[in-house]
Amino acid sequence: MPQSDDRAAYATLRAAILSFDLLPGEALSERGLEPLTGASRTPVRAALMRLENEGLVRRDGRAWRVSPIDVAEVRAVLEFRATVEAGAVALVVERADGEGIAALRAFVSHPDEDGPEAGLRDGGDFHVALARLSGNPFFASAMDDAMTRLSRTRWLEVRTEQSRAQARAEHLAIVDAVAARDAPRAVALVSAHSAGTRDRLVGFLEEERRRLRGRGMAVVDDASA
Amino acid sequence: MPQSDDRAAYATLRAAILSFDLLPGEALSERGLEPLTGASRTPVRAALMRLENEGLVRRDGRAWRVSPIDVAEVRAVLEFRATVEAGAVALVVERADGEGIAALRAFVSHPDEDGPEAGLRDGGDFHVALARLSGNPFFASAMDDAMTRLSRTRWLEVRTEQSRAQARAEHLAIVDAVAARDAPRAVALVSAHSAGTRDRLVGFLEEERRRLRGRGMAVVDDASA
DNA sequence: TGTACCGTCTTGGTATACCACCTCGGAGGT
DNA sequence: ACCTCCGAGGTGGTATACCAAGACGGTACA
Repeated sequence: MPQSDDRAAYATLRAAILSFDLLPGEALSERGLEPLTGASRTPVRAALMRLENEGLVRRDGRAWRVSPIDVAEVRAVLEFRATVEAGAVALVVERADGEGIAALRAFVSHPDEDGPEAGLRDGGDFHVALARLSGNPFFASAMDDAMTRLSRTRWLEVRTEQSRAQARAEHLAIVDAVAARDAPRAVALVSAHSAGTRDRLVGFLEEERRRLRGRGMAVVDDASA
Repeated sequence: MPQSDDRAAYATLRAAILSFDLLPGEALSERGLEPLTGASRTPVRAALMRLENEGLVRRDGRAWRVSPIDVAEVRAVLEFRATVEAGAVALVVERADGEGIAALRAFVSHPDEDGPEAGLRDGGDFHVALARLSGNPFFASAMDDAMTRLSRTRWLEVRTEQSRAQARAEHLAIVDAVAARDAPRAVALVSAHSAGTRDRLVGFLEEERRRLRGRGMAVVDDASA
């Protein structure tokens, strides 16, 4: 039990970042994270490197920093994701079996549990599961990476019951097009859904940036600029 | 100078893998790599984690192993790359300025230096540079990742002067279509080029697998199966 | 001769000591 | 009062000691 299992440190840090327990832009020190994670520097360091790959943590010179909310990055991720998901769904139409499509449909209908968190989780899971059905792990991993990078901002889009209902409806339409083996329609629906998400999300982000900053979060236009 | 600079360990290992100095499928031990890299376990370990992210190294249980040549992975990467590059070039047509296009064209014409290595390097660089011109770093990094994963097999495709000439011609046609701001043609050319590369590369890989295995390389159909 | 068991050795995982660098703050001089 | 310089503390980077678990081989027994 002296072993903290480096997955634990990673999971703890990741959860802390995604829950805004560690704020966007906040400076991190390897030693300072030891008490939080209950591990020593070695696993903390490994976790930070993994989180850097996921884009949740960045290097600021030599120092570590929770990645700020980067509007340009969000925009770029959404653009990239649109291409990836359109390509993936075309493959899904070709390759997915009935069982896979049924599993995908299960993500859409969750009449019992609801609320923003469920909408957020299911939304991400749906898109990753869709990409996974392409049978190509690179589509799945690219989608997973995109969803991770969007995790901290996507809740802005699923706050209202109306938007969650719209997302469910669009997801359902995508599943139906896949089940009907209608590739052009599936691709068009995915592209439209991506574009809608992009516009709404970027719009909300611009609107809310002051409020987010007021809560201590770093929100930048373009960190690479 | 007691510092080995963990970039050095990473670069050394990466070069050793790409040059087949460390053979595909070969087992690695962190301590065993200390003499090769001239660093201690800590930077070696960091390098291995980075290489794992790039797909050049894998975990086999707890152990490290140079990723075997995986035919299914190569196929999947090429499929993913086709989607990414098609999406990227569409953006390039929209966004690239004359300077960027000129720089891209420079990658195609290298009358002095030649040979398989140059063809390999330029080929990868061309595609990464093209993706970079999209202005979206995620397209660029996805293309870079794809080219890294293909590094150890792509030389099979550029062995003959004929294939190198064909690649140059196709690259040039892509640049011309981009310069002409002809998005449909650029996308079609990129897709055709990707498909051709995929067929030739997978074909050569199937042909040569015995020879590669004879040289001590692990060549598997699908490591995830 | 074959098989099962046990010890040894090597592996990755972790904790930690040490190092060079850099930042920040205080003291002293102008 | 301000500016400069120096020193102390903290940072990531590295090397290394220690640990538990697994692999391998040899030995003893059936």
